[in-house]
Amino acid sequence: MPELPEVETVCRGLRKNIIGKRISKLQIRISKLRWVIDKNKLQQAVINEKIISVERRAKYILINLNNRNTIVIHLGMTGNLRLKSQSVPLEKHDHLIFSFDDKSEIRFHDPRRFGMVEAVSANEMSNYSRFANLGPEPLEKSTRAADLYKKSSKSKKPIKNVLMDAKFLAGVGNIYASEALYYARIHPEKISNTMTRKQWTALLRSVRKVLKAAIKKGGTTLSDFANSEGNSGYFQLSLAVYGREGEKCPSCKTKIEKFTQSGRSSFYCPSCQSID
DNA sequence: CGTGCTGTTGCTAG
DNA sequence: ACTAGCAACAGCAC
Repeated sequence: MPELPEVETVCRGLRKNIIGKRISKLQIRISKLRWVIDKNKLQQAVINEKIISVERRAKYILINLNNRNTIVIHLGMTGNLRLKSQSVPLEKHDHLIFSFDDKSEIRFHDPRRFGMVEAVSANEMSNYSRFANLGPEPLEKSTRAADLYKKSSKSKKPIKNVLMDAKFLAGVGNIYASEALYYARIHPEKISNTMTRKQWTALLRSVRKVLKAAIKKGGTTLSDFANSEGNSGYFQLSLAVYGREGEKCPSCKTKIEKFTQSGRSSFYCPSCQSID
């Protein structure tokens, strides 16, 4: 269940567990994911290479190798990476297996196959199309509310759509968009050009607050990464409005409402969140 | 048993 | 510039 905090949690787990290891084997059982994997290219890019570092950009995982190639992974809706011993039997939907010298391996597991795995060379990375139009990272200090205010001041789109637009701000998905708007007391359908500077300050602060809180929760399961059974929905307990249609608003006890917005579910408190 | 609906992402067609 | 549709599967209500 990957949104930015889950992806960040996976990255931290990878850093802790696979940096310095050498990829001895790559098994590709299913290559038709979101995009068809170029098997030869991926094999050649990673075999016998050492893992140097792991980074995150938006919801992409970047595994940097000794030969300056990067394995770019996106988990889509249902993807995850599990570190297991080679002796543990494979499961259904384990599509790629990166094996290491020490008999451990990383398994890319993705029932819906909306994820992607791709090898990108250092040269290709300099103008990699998937990153070319990505907006700023919400957790970076250099990302400022004043800039977001300015950038959205002419948009007639609902604020939630803008918040989720990766070329506006990277990595805010459906769940955390609802959550952040709730904490900022802004209605998801509020038209972006009616946002004040002050509201943008509150909104960016809320985005950071919910993302950081979720990452912190992910941190508690980090030690389990090595024998991860997959997702456990650890953050769901802390959600204020998402998935809580009909429940009481934690603040004012009004019933939380759900509606469909651009094909996605939005949850909000009709009393706390203002459209003006 | 089936049938229909929903879902965390992101690209693309229109 | 915007949105509906879609990729492939699991889980759930009925």
